[in-house]
This record gives sequence, structure tokens and C-alpha cells, in this order.
Amino acid sequence: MATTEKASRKASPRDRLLDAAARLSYEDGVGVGIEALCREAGVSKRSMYQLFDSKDAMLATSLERRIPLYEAQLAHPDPGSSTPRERILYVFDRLARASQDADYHGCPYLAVLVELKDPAHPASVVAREAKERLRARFHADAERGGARDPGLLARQLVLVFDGASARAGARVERLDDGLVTATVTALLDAAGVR
Amino acid sequence: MATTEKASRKASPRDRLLDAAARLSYEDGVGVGIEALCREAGVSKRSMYQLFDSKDAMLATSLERRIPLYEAQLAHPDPGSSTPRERILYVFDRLARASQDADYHGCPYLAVLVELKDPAHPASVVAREAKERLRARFHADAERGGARDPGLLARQLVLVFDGASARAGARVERLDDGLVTATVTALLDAAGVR
DNA sequence: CACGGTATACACCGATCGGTTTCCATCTGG
DNA sequence: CCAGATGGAAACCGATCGGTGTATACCGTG
Repeated sequence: MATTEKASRKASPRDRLLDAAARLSYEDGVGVGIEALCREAGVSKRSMYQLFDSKDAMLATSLERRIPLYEAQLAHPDPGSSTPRERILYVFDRLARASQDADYHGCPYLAVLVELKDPAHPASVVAREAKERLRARFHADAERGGARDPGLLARQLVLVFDGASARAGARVERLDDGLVTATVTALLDAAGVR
Repeated sequence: MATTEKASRKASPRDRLLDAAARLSYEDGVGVGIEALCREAGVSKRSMYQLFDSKDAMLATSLERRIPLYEAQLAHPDPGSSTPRERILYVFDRLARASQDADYHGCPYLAVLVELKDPAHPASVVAREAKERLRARFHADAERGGARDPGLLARQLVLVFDGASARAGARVERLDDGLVTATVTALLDAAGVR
């Protein structure tokens, strides 16, 4: 009955593989070899191909599994008593903080979409879903915040989010001086969000 | 004396290689094999390695050569009689138009920076230079336009530019309904650009 | 015409790619 | 104690990777 309950000492091969895939594909790009992935995970290639149909499938699963964590990292700690404006600005504050890490390389989902230029790739589908969820969250807050055009504001915010994360990840820009906050504030004000 | 003057009928192998490198690395990513590049250019591998030290060097040269074209595509046709605001908005208008092409895959320089995560890679250096020049152009127009903080506005504009081009290239967003114009206008207004 | 540079075709190098196969060690439930 | 499932080590597959070596065909110039 239990699917993964016995793993008492250390993580299951499946979990180790998914973690390794997330880490290595983020650091080195989706072009990492399965050989390197399995070595990092301490799992044989044989086991990996029993657990997943292909490298692409494992990559997609790995990305999908990370979505809740990704969203939790950007979620305001107190969704109840915070204002929509605060919740939106919090997302960008977290982005600015995360981008200061030496190993920050931008939003992993946007990176996947850029690297695999094929929109039909299973990993691209997952990445698009993750980005769509971020937009939807901005949209909900934009509506609650009384934006004149919540749909427009939400799209503007993801535009800034992706531009900022990509540029910070590529080390062409720094976000630690209030750049995103200033930009988002201007957009929120223009949209009439209180 | 003359470097490339004899090429009367068709382009030199060097030019064919650089064009093929630009096209294929844009369509398929920087991971394209040199075999495919040489086939596309109609040049033998041997000739390529006589003309360039390595694949990386050829890629960097190819990107560098494209910078003037890239900038010309975004340049207002009448720099003399146009206002700074018009010139800035023109850049985004061209971006919105270009993004409607079926084979648009985003800004090639940002893509290179995202794909090769190594900032020291020769192609990354060139790509960073191209992005820096765009920022500098925005900065000049922001100053001339009387922006309160030209440096800030210029950085905000490249943020929007890269976010929009990346998302449009990844087919997660469409720019044909005035999204970027609305966003840039809000930022220009907030900065006090007339 | 003979020359030297340019470009070609093609085989080759070791390494790695995604993926498969065989064999064996280990663990667990009956 | 034994059966069967699980998972790991390593060889192997054809293909491709970036890069070279060799030998030949073309070219304008002397």
C-alpha cells in the first residue's frame, strides 16, 4: 500500500535522482548527462531507467516536484493579515534576496524554457505551468488590490520578474539596491493598487 | 592588403560560417555541433578550424558581428527629429513586432547568457557587451528625456526588454496587444520623461 | 607554367551522449 | 530458509561530441 514509507535511513533512489536532477540541471543546464546525474545521486543508470522512461521524463518530474517549494519561497508568510500590495512586493523582495546567492542562476523554469527551445518538450510544459501559476497569483492579488486592469498588471509583473531573475542570474544586473521594488512600485501605482 | 575583397560571387567560407553559427545557435541553442554548423555553411570542418581557434571562438565572433545589425533593428529611423520618449518606445515597438515572427526565440544575447551559464565564456563576454550597449542607449535617451533618475530608468527598461523578449521567445507571453508599450509608458511617466 | 595559399573530402582520435543489457548483491515477506 | 523483488556495477550499443591528420583539388599570382 505505502508507496515510499520504508525509506528509514536515507532517501529513496527516486528521490535522490530527482534532487540531483534539480540541482545539476539548474547549475549546468538541462544538457547535463544522465551519467553525471546518476553519479551525483548515487544511483545506477539501470535503476534510473526502471524508475523513469527517459531523461526528459525524469527532468520534467523533477521540475514538477519543485513547484510547491518554489511557490512557498515566494509566498508571504502571513497571507491573512497582509495587503495584496505587500504580498506582491514580498515576491520581488524574495527574488532580490535570492539573487544575491553566489550560486543563483535565475528562475529555473524560465531557464528551462530558454534552453530547450522546444515548447512541446515535457519539461517545457511543466515550466510553462509553473510560470502560469505565478502569473495567476499576481492576478489574484492584483484583483484584490483593486487594480484597474488586473490582467495587465499581472502580466507586467511576471515580465519584470522574469527580466530581473534572468539578468541577475546572468550577472548582468544586481537587484540589491531596490531596482525591482522601485519598478514594481511604479507599476502598482500606475495600476491604482492601494 | 585587401582582407575580403575578392569575394565576388558568393560569400567567403568565413562569412558563411559566421552566418550559419548565428542562425543555428539561435534556433537550436549554443549546443549545436560544429558538424551541423559546417554542413549548413557548406564548409569543411578542416577549413573552420583554420579560420577559428575553436567553436567557442567562432560563436563569440559570430555574436559580436551581429551587434551592429541588432542595434540597427532597434534604432529609430529618424534619430534627429524624434524625441527621447519616441526613440525608447520605438525599441519596444520593434521588439513587439519581431516577437510575432514564428521563428522568434527571444533576444539572442540573453539566450546565450542563460544557456552558457559561465560568465567567463568568450560568447558570454560578447553577449554581456551587447546588453550593456542597449542599457547605455536607454540611459542616453533617459537623460535627454529629463528622467529624474536616468540610471534607474535605463535599468528598468532593459529589465522589461529582457523579460518581454524571453517570455515571448518562450511562447509564454504575447506582446502584440500593447503589453510592453503600456509597461514602458508607465515607467516613463513615473520617471518624468516628457 | 609552376608556385603557394585556400579549401575540400574523409578518416580518425578519445570522450561522451542517451539508452540497454547482463550479472550479482542485498533485502524482505512468507 | 527460500522466493522474489529491488537496486547497483559495468560492459555494451550506435551515434555524436570537439578537434586533427592527411592527401588532394582549386585558385590567382609570379
